[in-house]
Amino acid sequence: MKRVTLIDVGKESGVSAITVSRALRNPERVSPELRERVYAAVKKLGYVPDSAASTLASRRSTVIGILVPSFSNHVFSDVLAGASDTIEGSKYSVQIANTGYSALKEEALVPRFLTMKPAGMIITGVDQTQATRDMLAGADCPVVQIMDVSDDPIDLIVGFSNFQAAVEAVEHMVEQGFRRIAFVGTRMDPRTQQRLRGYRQTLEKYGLFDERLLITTPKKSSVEIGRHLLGELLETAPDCDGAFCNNDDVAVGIALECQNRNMRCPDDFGLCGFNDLGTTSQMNPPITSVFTPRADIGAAAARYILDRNAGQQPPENRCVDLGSTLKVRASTLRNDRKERQ
Amino acid sequence: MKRVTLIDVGKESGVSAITVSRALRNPERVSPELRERVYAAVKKLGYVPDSAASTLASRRSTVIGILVPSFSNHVFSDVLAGASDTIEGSKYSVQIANTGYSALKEEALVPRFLTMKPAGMIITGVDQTQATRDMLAGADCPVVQIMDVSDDPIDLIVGFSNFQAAVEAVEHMVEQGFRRIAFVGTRMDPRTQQRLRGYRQTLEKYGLFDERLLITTPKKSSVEIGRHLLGELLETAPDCDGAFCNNDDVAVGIALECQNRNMRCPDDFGLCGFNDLGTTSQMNPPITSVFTPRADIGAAAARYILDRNAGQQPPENRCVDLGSTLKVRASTLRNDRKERQ
DNA sequence: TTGACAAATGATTGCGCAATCACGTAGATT
DNA sequence: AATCTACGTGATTGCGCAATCATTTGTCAA
Repeated sequence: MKRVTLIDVGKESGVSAITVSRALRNPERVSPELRERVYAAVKKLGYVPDSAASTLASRRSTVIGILVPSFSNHVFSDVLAGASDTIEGSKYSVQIANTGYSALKEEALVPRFLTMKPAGMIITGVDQTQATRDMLAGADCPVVQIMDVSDDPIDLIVGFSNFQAAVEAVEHMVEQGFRRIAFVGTRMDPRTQQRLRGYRQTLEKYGLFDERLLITTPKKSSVEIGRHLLGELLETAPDCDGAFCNNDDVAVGIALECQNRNMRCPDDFGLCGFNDLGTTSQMNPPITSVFTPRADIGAAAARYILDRNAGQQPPENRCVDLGSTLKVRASTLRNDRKERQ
Repeated sequence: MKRVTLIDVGKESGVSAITVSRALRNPERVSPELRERVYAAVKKLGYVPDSAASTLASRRSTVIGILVPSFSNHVFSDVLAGASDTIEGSKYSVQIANTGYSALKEEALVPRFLTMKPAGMIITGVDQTQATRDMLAGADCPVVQIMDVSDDPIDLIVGFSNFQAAVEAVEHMVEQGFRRIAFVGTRMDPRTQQRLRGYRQTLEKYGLFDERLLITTPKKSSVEIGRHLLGELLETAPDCDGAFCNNDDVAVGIALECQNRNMRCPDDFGLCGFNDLGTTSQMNPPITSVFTPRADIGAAAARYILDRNAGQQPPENRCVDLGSTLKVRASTLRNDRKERQ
């Protein structure tokens, strides 16, 4: 498998190598008939450009770097899928790393990405270390933070307000008559902390906040941990009448544990998940959850990078809030059951 | 941010650039004191190697390419996590693309990966097109197929027998007294087809196979589709007394739909999932599922690539069967309920 | 007719590194 | 003492492409 170079293509089509390069990168700069000849030669010889050489010469690669905290969290798989679908068909490709929810690991990863002169970077959240922020700000490529909103993005931020999402959910639960609403939180990453703030502020507004209703763990979320945490919650606060969970897995676990304990939902216990990953809507009863536009966020972030690389100017507003949507379902509907679905 | 090159580091430490290169790539080839001097200079100047230049000069990059059919399928997130964890800390990085379960898309993706002279390739399954196989076989890097077994791998294959896994599961269900066992299949990718073969062969062995018990859809698996497919199944074959599902999501959906229809599990209906993604074990009743060592497969594939690049020879046996484990739970236990868990 | 200018193509150079070969020195071997 | 060898280091070169500048040809206005 001998490597076919621009020179070979040039010989085949009777022009110089540099003209071939132009024909491929700026087709409008060469005459139409030459363009066709070059394309034919490329096809005939099976020429594929050497990305390393191209990167070295132009100081710009076609790699888009994506940093997510975890691969196994469905939320981020959806982000990746959205970004990947948007990039597909373009000349760009994605390189991915996970930070394991560690800002320091992230700080080590960023320079590794930057040395390959990426065409863009997508990074989760706003809680980078100052060093990471500085590196990214100094990087000569578009940088998109995702999954949150901020007044002070590095370049662009695409996401939704975790705080606001929590406020809406908890407001809804209060409105439906729940008074002893727990916060069940796993992992406790920065975005979960935002949700906790929204929860707390809302309950405080109604004078319903109680420290004993906070059940948190640094462990990753899962159905199993959800079951376990309900047990813990009921020991700490037996009079608890509902829970706002930072994740759907946990909510599903709690729902299953409710079944086990013969607690009826929503009559004995109201339940709200987060992210609306799909299973919640299928449970018996269906579980209320905050839908987050994960795939759209990934797609919008990728789109921005593509556009910037195509010469487009950044928008005036550097914070794209895609919002979240409270999906109200039976697990929190005590009043007006008729009107809602 | 001026780029720091090997020359700069050389000046700082009083040697030539090439010696610095050697000190970094083959530390044992330079004298210890020089090594320390170079390391100090690297640190002082903040030198980071240029991967494009390195790739161009050595015709070998540090990128490991991974092709999976889908990001949103949990199975592949786990594979990625396993591979990523193994690679972490090494000089390698992962570049990922999804093929959308299309062999043709895969065929288009492979040359794109190969042009960057990857340090290794991980690709899902054995059903590549001949062109893809040829490209990979001709590629000058280790290639690992995953998630299946084969007598004729391109280079190495790491996985388990989907056929055998299905045989074990269905044998178990027959042994537990189920006689009208359905196969509920989504997506119907090649590995699901293997499972279908195992299912079919086992039932035929007992004279229990019936076309009407096959319920399949090209749609992707989800809890929702599981619910739906149970309805479909019960219309086609009302006397059906159990189901072997190609995926846990589907099994969970069926379990929830059973609750809805007041069908008791396992008394009225036996249920077995596939992959054992975590939720199955938490359901009421817990659902039997075939555990597949996804993270281990990703890790083993990455490990092989690392080892080969470190000069290690390939093993004699080119097929690494990591096996699967049937997790027997209440959803299929009709007999001997005491003995098992 | 001339000059000015634009469009199309070519020549040269260098991106930063590693492969290859060359060289020098010190100690070992005969 | 002459030769050999191992080891540590340096010089040269080229990987394949794109930035930059240079050249040619054609077009049109004055």
